[in-house]
Amino acid sequence: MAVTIRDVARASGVHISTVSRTFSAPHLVNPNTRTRVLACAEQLGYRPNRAARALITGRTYNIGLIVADIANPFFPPLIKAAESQARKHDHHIFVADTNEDAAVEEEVVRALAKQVDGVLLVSPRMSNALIEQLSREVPLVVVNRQIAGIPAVVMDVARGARIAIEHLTALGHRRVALVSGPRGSWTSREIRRSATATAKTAGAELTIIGPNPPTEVGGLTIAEDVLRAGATAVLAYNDLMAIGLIEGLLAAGARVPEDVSVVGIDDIMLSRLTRPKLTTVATPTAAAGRAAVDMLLAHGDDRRTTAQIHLQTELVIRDSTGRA
Amino acid sequence: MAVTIRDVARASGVHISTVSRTFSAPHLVNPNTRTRVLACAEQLGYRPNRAARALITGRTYNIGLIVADIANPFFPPLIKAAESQARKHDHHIFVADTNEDAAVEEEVVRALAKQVDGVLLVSPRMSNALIEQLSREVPLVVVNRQIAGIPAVVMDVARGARIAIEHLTALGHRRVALVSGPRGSWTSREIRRSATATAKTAGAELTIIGPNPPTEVGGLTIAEDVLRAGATAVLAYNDLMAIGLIEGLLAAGARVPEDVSVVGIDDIMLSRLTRPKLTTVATPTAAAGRAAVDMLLAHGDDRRTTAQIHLQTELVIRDSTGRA
DNA sequence: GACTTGCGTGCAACCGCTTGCATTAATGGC
DNA sequence: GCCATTAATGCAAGCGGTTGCACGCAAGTC
Repeated sequence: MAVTIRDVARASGVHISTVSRTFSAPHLVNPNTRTRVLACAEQLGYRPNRAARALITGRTYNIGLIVADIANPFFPPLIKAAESQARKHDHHIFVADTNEDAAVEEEVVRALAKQVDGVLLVSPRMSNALIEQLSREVPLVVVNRQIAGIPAVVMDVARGARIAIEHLTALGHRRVALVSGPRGSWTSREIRRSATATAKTAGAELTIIGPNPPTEVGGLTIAEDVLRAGATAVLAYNDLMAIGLIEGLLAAGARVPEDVSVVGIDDIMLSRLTRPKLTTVATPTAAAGRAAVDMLLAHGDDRRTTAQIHLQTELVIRDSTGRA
Repeated sequence: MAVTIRDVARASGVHISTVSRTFSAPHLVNPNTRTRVLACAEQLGYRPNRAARALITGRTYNIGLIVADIANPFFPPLIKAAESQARKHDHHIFVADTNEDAAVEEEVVRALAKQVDGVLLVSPRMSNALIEQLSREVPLVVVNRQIAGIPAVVMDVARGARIAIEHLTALGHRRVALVSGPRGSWTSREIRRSATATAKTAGAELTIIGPNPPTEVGGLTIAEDVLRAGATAVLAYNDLMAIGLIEGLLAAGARVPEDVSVVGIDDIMLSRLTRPKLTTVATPTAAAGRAAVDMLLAHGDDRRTTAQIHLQTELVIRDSTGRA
C-alpha cells in the first residue's frame, strides 16, 4: 500500500540501508547515489515512517501537551505557540484535555508516554509527588508549577497578585475579596499566598472565596458571596471568572467599578472586549508555550535539565477598577 | 529502560506471544494464564507500545486534527469535543495549526499520514482537487466543505446566512454589507451565495467587502469601508470579525445597533459577553467535532464512507441588531 | 608491488509487537 | 482404548526502519 524504504531501494538499485542512510546520515553516502535515491524517493512519494524509526532510535518526534480545558481561552494561545514552535523543530503535538481532572491527567501521561519524546503538563492539577513519579517514566516539563528537580516554566503570578492588590489598596479599597481557583492549582495557591501577604502589609482585609471552577459560570455564581462579604474590590483567579463575576454583579444591581472593582488574571483576548474592559494581570502564555517546548527539546540532547524559567507578569489597567 | 512485552513474558513464565494475546485476543488464552500475565503486567507497569503494534496492524489509534487557527475562538470547542470523543474510543489526537495557509495544510496532512488512522480537516483552505488527492493517501473527514465522494460534516451556514439577512430586512434594512472571510473558505462562498440570493429576493442591496482575514483585526480595519458603503446593516463572516467591526464602528462614532446593525456567525463564547451582545448565527461546533470523529472511526471498519452529515444552524438574536 | 587507509555499500540483527502455523496436551465420541 | 477434536501455547517471520560490522575496492605510501 504505502511506499516503504524497500520500494525506494528496489527502484534505485541499492540496499535499504543505503536508502536509510540517505535520509538519516547523508554524509555517509556517495553524492551520486544520494541524488539517485532522493530522486526515486521523490518520485515514489516516499516518506520515512517515523513510528518505525522511533522503535530503534527511541525518538518519536512527537510531544504531548496536556491542558485542563481547551475551551478555556487561557490555553489556546499557549497551545498555538507550542504547536508552532514544535513544528518548527519538526515535531508534532498530541493535545489532551483533562477537564480539570487530576486522574485523567495521570492516565493520559501514561497513555502517551511511549509515543512521545516528552510531555508538557500545563497548569497540572496532580500532586507534586505524582508528577515526580511520572517524570521518571517520561521527560516532563511543567508549566505553572514549581517542583524541585522538575524542569518548569512558571509565570510570576505571585508578583502579579501583589501588584494587583497594591493597585486596589492604592485606590483606597480596604475590604478585598480573593476569588480562588480550582483545587490542586499551584497558581491559585501562589496567588493566595502573595495576595494575603500583600493585603496584610497594606492593612487591608482579605476574604478568600473558593475553591471554584475556573470558568465564567464559576465567577457568576459567587457574585452574591462577594457582595455579602462586603468587599469593594475583587481579585479573581482568572479573567474568565472575573468576567463571569462582573456579569453576576451587574445582574445583582451592583455597578462595576463604581461599587465594586474587579481585577482578573491572564489577559485573555476577551478581557479587552467586554464592557467594562477588564483590568487584569497579563501572563505571557504564548512565550510560556514556546519556552516549554524549547526546554523539552533541549532536554532530549543533554540529559535532564532541571532548569526553571520564570516569566514576568504585568498589570494592565483598564476600566473595571476605580476608587473605593 | 521501559518495560516491554518480553519483561512481562519472562516474569510470568510464558512466551511473548501469549502475553500479546492476553491483551489483544484474551479469549485465546487460558483464564489462569491470563490472570497471571495481567498481574505481572500490572506489577511491572507494562503498557503495550502502540507504535510498535501499529507497524503490524496498521491501526495507530491516533487521529490528526488540522485547523486554521487554534487561537480563533471558533475552534477550541470543536477541538475539545473531538478530543473528548476520540479519547472515549481510546484514540489520541494530533493537533496542527496551519495559520490559514493551504500549503501548510498539505504538508501537515502528509507528515501526519503515516502515524494516524485518519485526518480531520476543519475548514480547510486547500483546493478540492488537492483534498481529493490527499484522501487517497489517508482517510480524511472534512468539516465545513462539500466535495463529492469525501466524507464530510457541514454546518448549514447557507440557511444561517439566509435567516440572518431575512432578520435584517425584516427590520427594515435595505442597504446591507457582507463582510466575507478568507480566500479558500467554502463557508465564506456559501454565505455569499446564500446572502446574495436572499438579499435579491428581499429587494435589498448587498455590498460585498472582502476577502478579509477572519479575525478581530480583520473586522476592525474594514469599519470605514462599511460606513463608506452606506450600509445600515452588516453580516460578518464570523463573530470575531463582527466584534472587531463593532469596535471599529464605535471608534468611528457610529452607534450599534442604532446606526448600524451587526450580525455575526458562530456564536462563540465571546459574543454573549461583549457590549452590545452580539446577534449571531449559532453553529454547532462541538457537535461537528464529535460527528467528524465518529465518521472517521466508522470509516475504519466498513471501508470508505462517503456520507455527509448536515448540522443545523440557528439565529440567536441579541442586542447588536435593531430597526433601520 | 605489497600494504595500509578509508570510503561506500551490503549484510543481518534488532526495536516491540502481531499472527499464521505447528505442536502438545487434554477432551470427547464410540 | 483409540482416534479425531479442540484448547492453549510456542515458534518464527515480518511490520519499516536503523546501525555495528565486514567487505570490496581505489587511492596513497614506501
